[in-house]
Amino acid sequence: MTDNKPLKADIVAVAKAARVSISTVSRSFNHPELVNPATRKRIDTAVRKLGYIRNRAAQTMHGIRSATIGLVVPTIDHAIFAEVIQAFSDAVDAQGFTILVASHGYDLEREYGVLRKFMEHRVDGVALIGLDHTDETFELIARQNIPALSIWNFDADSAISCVGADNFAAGRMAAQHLLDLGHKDISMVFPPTSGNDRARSRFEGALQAFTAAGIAPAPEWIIEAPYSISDAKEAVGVMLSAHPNAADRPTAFLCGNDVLAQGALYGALRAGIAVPRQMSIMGIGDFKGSREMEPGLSTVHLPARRIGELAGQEFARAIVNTDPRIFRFDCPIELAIRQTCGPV
Amino acid sequence: MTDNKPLKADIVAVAKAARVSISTVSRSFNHPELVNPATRKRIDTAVRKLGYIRNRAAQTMHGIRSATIGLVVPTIDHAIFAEVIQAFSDAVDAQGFTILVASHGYDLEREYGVLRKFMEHRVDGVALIGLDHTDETFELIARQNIPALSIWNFDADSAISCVGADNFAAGRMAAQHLLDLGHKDISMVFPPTSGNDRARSRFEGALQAFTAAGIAPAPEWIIEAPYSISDAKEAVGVMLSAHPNAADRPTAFLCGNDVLAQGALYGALRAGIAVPRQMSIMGIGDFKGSREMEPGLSTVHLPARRIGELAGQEFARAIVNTDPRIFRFDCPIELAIRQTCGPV
DNA sequence: AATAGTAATGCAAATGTTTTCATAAATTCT
DNA sequence: AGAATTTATGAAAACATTTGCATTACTATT
Repeated sequence: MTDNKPLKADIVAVAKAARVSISTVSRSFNHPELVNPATRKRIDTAVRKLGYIRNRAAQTMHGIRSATIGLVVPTIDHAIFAEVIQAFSDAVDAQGFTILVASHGYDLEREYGVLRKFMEHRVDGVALIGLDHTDETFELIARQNIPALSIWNFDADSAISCVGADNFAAGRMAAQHLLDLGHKDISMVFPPTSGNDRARSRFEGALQAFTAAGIAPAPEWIIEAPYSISDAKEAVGVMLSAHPNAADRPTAFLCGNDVLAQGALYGALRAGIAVPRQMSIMGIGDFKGSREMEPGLSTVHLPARRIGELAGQEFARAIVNTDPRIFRFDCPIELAIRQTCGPV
Repeated sequence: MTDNKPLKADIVAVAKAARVSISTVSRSFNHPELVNPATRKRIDTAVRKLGYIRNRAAQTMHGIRSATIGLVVPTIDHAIFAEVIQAFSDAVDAQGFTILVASHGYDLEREYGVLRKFMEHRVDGVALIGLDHTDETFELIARQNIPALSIWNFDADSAISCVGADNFAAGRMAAQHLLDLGHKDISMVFPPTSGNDRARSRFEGALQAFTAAGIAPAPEWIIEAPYSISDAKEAVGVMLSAHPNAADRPTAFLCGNDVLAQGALYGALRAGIAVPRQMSIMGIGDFKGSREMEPGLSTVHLPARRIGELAGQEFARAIVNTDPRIFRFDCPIELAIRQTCGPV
């Protein structure tokens, strides 16, 4: 007669074992101060003996918060979002929330689908990356009246709360750094910008700086590379080998993010080009490891950890307090001058 | 009289709008073949009009699967688990599951806590990294009789299902490669191995190879570095500057994973040591980007994507079929010889 | 035209909790 | 000692669904 058979361990079983009513058990969990310490102890014992674990699903049905937040990111795969996800997760975790995570691979239609799935699970809020989303997505959020948060890009006119950085300024800052060093022939290595406001803002910011300086980057030097080191390395390698003569090629690469910059750096090194002596490489993002690279990557620091942490804190706070107000935080960026950029 | 006020959109409202009973609405979702196409259409219209979204919480209460899987990882922060999380997520997603994710920062007590939280949410299964867990954790899993899966390390005697690679063999393979190149003075750069069977297995595998070759690594050349590029770079830098004379230092670094190897490489480059001419550096893991580095990192390829994908597929399958059998998959590893290791 | 069979639908119980309200027991006040 | 509070507990309704069973309305079979 072993008692480890799967005897159903619900609140009724606990109540029976502790010889109290169901209500008392429930109370002992949710308002312990209302129940006699002795009774509470009996209940605790029963709980332990039966291995009872509360059923959130049943709680959620009472309009009680599910204590989950849905997080949708383009991809979990690489450095770009890893830090921000981690920080966000830790921050909401500290307030008792658990996150549901899904990626959409930069496909905004899939993002909509994921969001619906999250809502079926009755998440208490949804967090998205960036502010580029389909109309359907915004409608869904509005209609379901669910707290929503955009992480990564700051926009003073955002339709939903946002915590992020000014990517336009980051692009401009990166470009300006190269201009300040005297570069005029600059190649831009960027990811596809459709459905990606972060990349687009950076691109436009950079363009603004160039235009202000009276420079227009040659179209054939604008390289589009997906988010991967190998793609960027490859693309840069191809372009460099097509222009073996230093006079025929740009003096600097401005990359849409540090992953691409890392690829560009490797591509240049591979081609036997000395960085920064013969070629400057500028990133945006300052991901983990960018500082440590050799040579250390010059980039624009976007405070990923800070953004994730602040986003998590504030979002959880807003949910717990059922505070419907839109909030916005602009996290300061700064130039991280290291060793990959030099004067012309 | 706008109708976008938050009128409660539950199944009752839908039933009323479509002028059918609740049961019919429910059936039209779960067993559409049992309801008249015309009725179904009426219901669909009502659903759309009201913006109704099914409530998984209510479903879950009927013993129906929650369609969620809990995934606990040591950290989301960097390259090590990013790929495997992504692949796992995609694979279970394809079968309709959503993942709850949390990290425990290599603290197995916290892991237990996370697991409990997941169970409150009635996840259909829990996936963990590695096979090192507290007794409490294993008891919890056994007692709740919940499908559990270990990802990353393969062990033919595992207490729960596992999908992973043979980390012992990986360690041995990496060590052997250095031995084959004639290295005898080898420094080992490893993360803390307590509570981390992957790292420990690799370490022991390497040790076995060394012992078999009649070599015992000097204790002062065994460096412990947490999982970060900067820590490894720092640690290696310190040790190299303490031994400026090439004769006094190892001829190779064997690193517990590619992140550490990357750090070690940068540390060596920083110290002005040519890799692989003056120093060989061997990694384990073959993370994204290891191939592209300059020089390309020699390492042992662990098929992260494959592991994550297979783990997700098989776990989802087992859950859907309520197949209680333990399954185990050993994903083959292979030596990835690139440019960071050379003969002595 | 009566019978059997089938398709479509509804009723009501069940799921595991929380919470409101009612009640009993114990304590304090006069 | 009786009344007024306070403390501790229980009964039952509510939450949003699913599903077994019952019922109705057809269609096919003889």
